[in-house]
Amino acid sequence: MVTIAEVARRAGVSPSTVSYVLSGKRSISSATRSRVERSIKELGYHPNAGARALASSRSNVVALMMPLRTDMYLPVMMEIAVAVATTAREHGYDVLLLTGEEGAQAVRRIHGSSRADAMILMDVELDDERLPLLRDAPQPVVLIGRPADPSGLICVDLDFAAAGAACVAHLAGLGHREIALIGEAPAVYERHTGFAERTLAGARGEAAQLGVRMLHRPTEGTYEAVAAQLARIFDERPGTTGFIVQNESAIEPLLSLLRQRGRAVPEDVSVVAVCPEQAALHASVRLSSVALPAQELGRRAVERVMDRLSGRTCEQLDLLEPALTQRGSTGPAAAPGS
Amino acid sequence: MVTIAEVARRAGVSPSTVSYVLSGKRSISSATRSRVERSIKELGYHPNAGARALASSRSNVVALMMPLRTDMYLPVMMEIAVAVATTAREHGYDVLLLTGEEGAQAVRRIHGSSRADAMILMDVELDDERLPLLRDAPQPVVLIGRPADPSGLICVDLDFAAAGAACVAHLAGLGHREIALIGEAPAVYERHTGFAERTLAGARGEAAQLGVRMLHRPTEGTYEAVAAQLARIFDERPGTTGFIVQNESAIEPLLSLLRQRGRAVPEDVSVVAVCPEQAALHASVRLSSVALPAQELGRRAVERVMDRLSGRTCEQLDLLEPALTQRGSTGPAAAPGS
DNA sequence: TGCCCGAGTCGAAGCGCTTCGACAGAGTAT
DNA sequence: ATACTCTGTCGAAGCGCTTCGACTCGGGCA
Repeated sequence: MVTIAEVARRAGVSPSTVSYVLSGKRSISSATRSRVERSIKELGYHPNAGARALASSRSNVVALMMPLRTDMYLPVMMEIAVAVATTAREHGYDVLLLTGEEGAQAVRRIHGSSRADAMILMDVELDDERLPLLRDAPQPVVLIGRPADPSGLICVDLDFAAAGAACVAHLAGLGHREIALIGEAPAVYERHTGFAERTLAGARGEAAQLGVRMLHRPTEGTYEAVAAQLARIFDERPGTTGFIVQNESAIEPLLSLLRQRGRAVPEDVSVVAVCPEQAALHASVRLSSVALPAQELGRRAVERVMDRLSGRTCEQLDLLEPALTQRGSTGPAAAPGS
Repeated sequence: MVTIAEVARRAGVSPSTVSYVLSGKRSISSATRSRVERSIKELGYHPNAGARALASSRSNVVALMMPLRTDMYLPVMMEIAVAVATTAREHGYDVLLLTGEEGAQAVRRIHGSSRADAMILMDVELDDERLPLLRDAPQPVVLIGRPADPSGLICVDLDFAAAGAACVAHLAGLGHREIALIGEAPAVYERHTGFAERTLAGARGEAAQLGVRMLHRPTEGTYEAVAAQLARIFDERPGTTGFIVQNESAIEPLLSLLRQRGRAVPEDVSVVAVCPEQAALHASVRLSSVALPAQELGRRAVERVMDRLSGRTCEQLDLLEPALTQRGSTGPAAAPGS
């Protein structure tokens, strides 16, 4: 492995000068700079990460902690992870991938060993066991998602309440008076995952305000489960004409089942989803949807990290405005009684 | 941050003794060992990763490089990544997540900077630009997937050719004489992704051998694209009764379209997929399928890495036997002429 | 009895880098 | 001309750990 000393020797300068060329922390004459840079290029020099971390006590690594459960939204998680990795690289950082499995232990390990300079956590639960640890962490911590009490933490999230409300408002605006929200699996609500509960709350609030009747049905992502829920919904509320879906794997089953029942989308019933753009575009009907901006979330999380690492302050809570795009799956409610 | 010196002082030993307790590289009396261990626990000591890496020239990190394109199989990639991270942890390693974006540059950077001790690459293309670099890498490299020339590289992969053959054999065994393979998007074949081509080759070979006529149709994962391809297939070969699908997002559209055309699965047509178990179980019909063992691939890749890191030799090519599970989507071909 | 050996421990020398203080020399203000 | 200030560079001191050689102390063997 080529070291800074070799680069220095070849350029006829001292190692510290090479270091200053690399870091830009002291001014260097352009003649020296270019000699050093040539030398670096010619030798194919890359600073040793360990030595650098030891000397500067900064590792240039951001740790990314995956959710404890990976039973949902895998593609979304993946997109976020890739966006985090890409954005981090733009800032000269690498990403350490941690699974939630080790829990709080992993947080301690990373902090204790200075393996990373900061930490991003995805999909933290409303009262996650790691929260106290994160609050007085020695390093910047950014959450993607929002716990019950976000005080002392930096959070980046889609405004799911607004997303839920937007869906209801959209349907209500089209004249739908009875709607159903097909949600994530029951387990997701049971473990108090923030985004699911917030969407529901936002939708309920808007429904109450607009005088729309709304049914909430948590649903597993299997075809059978969706079929069962759909049957129950039409049983209980035969007049249901609007659907909100927040469960990527329920989308296609739902569309398929509606077709089978002879309910045309959007003529007879309207469907609006909260899902990644990609999913909305790939469905058998182009879905009106509120986009789940996975990449944007990942990007912003890294940017908040960089803010903190460079001493800048930033918003505690960075809530993305949801954007509802109307496509082919929503339309005016059939005139009542017709 | 607490250092090894503090641990040593508190335990009344020298730093080197603590180090030996930690590494087990020299024998330590059990009395000393337990004093040191208590001291470690009480102080909450974690060895500084940078210092350790510098002194030992081993970082205890495995780099995981994502595919260049993330236009497909996101959930599979994710599963692999999580399995890699989990398995690596079991061996005391962390995982550095790299995107393919930087290409060969990233490979050089990681090797040059000793940021990782080994590297795992996912979904390498048949003649990937990074291959030469990887061949004479200073560190163990393991590929998940298989390039055209795997010499000098360690590869872990599902035996996709066998998987393709198994699908054909399964359908042929049920009496189907005309089958269609609905494949990944054309772009995937164009960039010569190994698994797609191998599946096709395996299927073709088996079809030829068993005297089955087979059509290959690369297909985008949208509903429209699948609809168009299906129309073409039935146009060209109205007698087609068997389908092999190797494109996760085409599955549900296909099933839905067959339903619309009044072709019952599995009474009229049979469908067998190459996809993750999860996808096969969640589809609207329980799919007969060859499982894509994402977790197993990730786990094995890490194990090959550990083999190499500890000086063991291992198979150059670790091909997983495909397993076809018959579920509700395949059945005997209708008697000809009936 | 003397010698050797292994077990258990310590001290010190780095690993490759950053960074601080020092310093030479050129420019600027007096 | 003097006294500064800046700019550009160097040397040396660590950062916290691992590891090598050396040392001590008992026990076993001749």
